[in-house]
Amino acid sequence: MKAHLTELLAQAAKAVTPELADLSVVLERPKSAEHGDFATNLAMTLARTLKQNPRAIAQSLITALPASPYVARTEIAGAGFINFFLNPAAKAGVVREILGHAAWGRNNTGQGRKLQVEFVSANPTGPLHVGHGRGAAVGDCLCRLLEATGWQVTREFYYNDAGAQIDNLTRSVQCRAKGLTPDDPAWPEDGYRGDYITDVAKAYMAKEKIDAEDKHVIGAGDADDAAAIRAFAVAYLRREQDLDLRAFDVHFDVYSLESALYTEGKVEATVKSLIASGHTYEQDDALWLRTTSFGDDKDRVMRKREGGYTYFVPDVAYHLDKWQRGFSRVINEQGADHHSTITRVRAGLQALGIGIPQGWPDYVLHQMVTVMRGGEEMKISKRAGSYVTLRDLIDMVGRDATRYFLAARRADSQLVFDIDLALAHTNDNPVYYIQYAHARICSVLEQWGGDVSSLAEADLSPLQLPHELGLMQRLAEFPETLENAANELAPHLIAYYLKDLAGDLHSYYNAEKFLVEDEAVKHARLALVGATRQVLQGGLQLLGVSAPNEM
RNA sequence: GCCCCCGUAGCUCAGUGGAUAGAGCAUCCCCCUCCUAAGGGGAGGGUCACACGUUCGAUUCGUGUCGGGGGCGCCA
Repeated sequence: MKAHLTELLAQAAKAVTPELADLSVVLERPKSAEHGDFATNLAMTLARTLKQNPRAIAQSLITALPASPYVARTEIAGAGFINFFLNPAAKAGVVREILGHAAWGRNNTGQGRKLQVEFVSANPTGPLHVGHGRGAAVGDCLCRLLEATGWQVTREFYYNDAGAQIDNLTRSVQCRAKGLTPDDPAWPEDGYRGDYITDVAKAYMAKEKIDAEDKHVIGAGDADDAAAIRAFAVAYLRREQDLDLRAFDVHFDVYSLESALYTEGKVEATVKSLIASGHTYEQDDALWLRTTSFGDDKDRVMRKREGGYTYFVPDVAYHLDKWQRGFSRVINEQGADHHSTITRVRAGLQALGIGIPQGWPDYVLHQMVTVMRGGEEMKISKRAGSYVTLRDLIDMVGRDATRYFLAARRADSQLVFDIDLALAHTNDNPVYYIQYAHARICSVLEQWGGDVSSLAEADLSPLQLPHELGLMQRLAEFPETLENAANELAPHLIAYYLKDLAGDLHSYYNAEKFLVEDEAVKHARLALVGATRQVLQGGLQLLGVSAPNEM
């Protein structure tokens, strides 16, 4: 419909201003229904070049506008807007389209191209915290959005299992295995203090068997064998994280290990390439990368004076590996505290000089999460000690509410997770509000008892009420909302859309009865709410939130 | 000091180069002999932090100031 109107306008514009070869016609959906179904500011944008009153131009455009079977009327409004009012039959077309296509609203922008999304990527040093939860929710929704727009998505998790944090973890578990507590003077200064460290140590000493995603480790039971403790602790915590993610319904296709980049020689190879590129130099017994040549504000150390590489070197090796695996598009979803690494990784990739685009890879950074309960900030959990875990959230408010609240906010603004709100079973709580709309429709269709697929053929002409026209309008907006959310990498747009759609449905439900005597009216209304149910389902699916048939 | 994000109703937050800036909560009023009231209808509530600039038009774009958060390591 939008394309149709755009074409009409383009023709009209050509008639009015033949000298202007290509002008872009922009149609938008007015915020308020009284301004029609579509509107354009074309006359205003032309006012300048034509040196005419916008309203006069608008009148010329309307006069030149070809007739359309879909347009009921047009009007000139405000400073020179042209508003289009569609006839009800044109609006109702969307209902038939929806019911006729299970995948309605999705598109094929990606054309099956490969794309990788890396997210969560927590260190295996403890349970996932709420920040990881936000990353998991946002990252997974991004994947769903990109899949819905035709991309072939690989979900990937990167484990930093090779750095100082792991040494620290090993020491902490070892101390627990030897019976030390964090109060003990011999406890490492920056050791991990959460209860889970005790669990790991106990399991290790009890010679338990750990089945992690791709690894099987048995506790050696020897408190002096640091290497064995290390392998066991990492496997144990990876399994913990896997279980948390599974409970969150987030799954990965590929797990990459930092340690593997070393053992497979990829770090060394990357360093060699960088040296060969001429962008490195030795100074103060360290090896530096001239990242300032690529937009950084100072050069960065690659190899430390004491030997060993700084963290961004394996990061560059890792991203080179992604590139070589054929991902021309990569999106990294991370906490905003990582933002300084972006410049470094991109600089390293540019220094390689192998044709990686400057802005590659893309980043989506999410800001901090604060958890509130009973009006107070929640900062600790018994299990992890100093932070609230993802598991805590799921246990307290359930998976659906956790996913919804963590994804329903713009990633780049800070998020307050209100436990009491997420637990509320009223319309304070958008999750239940949306799910309830879905369940209500299911209930109505259930009571009707007819064949839902037959509704695709229903005569929709009885749909004339403002509630019905408004609901159809909202449904028609779903494809562009989806497209927009995918382009902007902004899953929260889906959450807001669903809330609005659910609101339209609830209003309609309260105003009109669907299962009425008049068969024609009944079928038309059932077709409309059936289409609404389908869009609600599709939208909730994008968020990874369930769509229950009853509540 | 430098870099990134944010500042919109009492609260939590959407939104946008254009038409009267929206939603939910909270406050007040109203609606179940009726398909799930986990719902709906209505009222009040705003200098879109502030200033300047660009523009026919700025809450939106730019610059600066002030607030809040995060990052600035030969840690990851």
